[in-house]
Amino acid sequence: MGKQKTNIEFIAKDSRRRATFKQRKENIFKKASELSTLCDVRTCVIIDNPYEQRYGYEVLPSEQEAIELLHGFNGMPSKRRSAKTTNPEEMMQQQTRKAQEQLIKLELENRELELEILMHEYMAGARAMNEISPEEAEGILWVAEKQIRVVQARIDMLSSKADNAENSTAQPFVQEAPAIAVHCKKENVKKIQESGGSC
Amino acid sequence: MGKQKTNIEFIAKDSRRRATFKQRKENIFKKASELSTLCDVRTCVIIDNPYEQRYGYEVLPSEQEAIELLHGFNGMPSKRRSAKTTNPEEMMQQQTRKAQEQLIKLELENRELELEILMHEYMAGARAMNEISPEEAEGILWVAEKQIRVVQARIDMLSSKADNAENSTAQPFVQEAPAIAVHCKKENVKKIQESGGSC
DNA sequence: AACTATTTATAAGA
DNA sequence: TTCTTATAAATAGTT
Repeated sequence: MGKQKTNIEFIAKDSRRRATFKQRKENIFKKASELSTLCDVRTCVIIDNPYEQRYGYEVLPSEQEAIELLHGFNGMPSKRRSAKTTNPEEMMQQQTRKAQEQLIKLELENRELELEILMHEYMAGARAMNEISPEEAEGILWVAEKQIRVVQARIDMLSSKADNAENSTAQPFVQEAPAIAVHCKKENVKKIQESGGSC
Repeated sequence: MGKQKTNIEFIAKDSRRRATFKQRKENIFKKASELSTLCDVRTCVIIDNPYEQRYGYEVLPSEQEAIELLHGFNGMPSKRRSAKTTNPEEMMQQQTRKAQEQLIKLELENRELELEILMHEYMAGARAMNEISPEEAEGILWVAEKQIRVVQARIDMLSSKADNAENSTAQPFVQEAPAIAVHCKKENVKKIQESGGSC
């Protein structure tokens, strides 16, 4: 796109690479925002910025939804577990009431989600060490401990399963997943995507 | 862009919304991939797909780098902590040796990172319950316990800090952070970004 | 899903 | 670096 067609390969010249980076990064965020609005879907774009050491933190109105997306990506399956296995009929009912339940869950989990996000932000170094209060840290610990209990329960489940033969007919409840694409270096790409998808 | 300029607002007609979604999603992934190649930066795009229940899992060559980006976003700061605080001179040296160190760290942390990613995938419901082996689960638990110790250390650090007055001159080491944009619903946008940035 | 008329994005250049 | 402009790409409406 531009005065000349260019191959997609590393831009050697620094000034031009910076210019391209800034412009394209901007546009990718814009496109993601547009898609979110046009189709009412949640989107998340993460782009490394090798040209900035420090960064700011901006939250536009209503971060609740943003937290929910991060939760879907990072979080623990506390409510998912409560669904457990069901017969096909119950499965359908669940499907039907899914939207309603989602709303209620969101309100109930509000506090928990906030702490979870905080924990992940902390772990990602997104907050300077001195920006977390002792109170927040305790909340983080609480969530982390909860995560361990979930994993421990998983191990117990697997252990007992090893003893019994496969006699389960109902399928475990698996939450619908977003498409994820991670791009690293020139040729290295990892994708987690819809089954038949081409992206 | 097209035969007629359109406002960025929810597309009511289902068939048209689906078509737009598919096309734009595709292009956002493409753009992110291009940016990654052009500027050698890591990018990650997550887009909810309300039109698919199931999803596949595709890994293109060399997922090590992909794991690293997910680690930077989700993971715990084990190596970051070891850097601790330094004087300005050491800071510069660190900066210079950063790339080298990064390589070594990647190899050493390989196993740990894989387990971490597995844990997050599990928590996100990205794997069916029966796809995790007891061995994997134990590895997950090991990582989770490690996370707790990190957080506990943080709490201890904050507690002792509360006793002593502010007498720290060296700044804590903060890893350079990627720009993150999360878009939800029509008007709701959350952004975590570089300080002076406009995106 | 494939086809255009247009709008956007953007590669060079100033 | 930021602004401008010629051109490549994306895409809205259509088939």
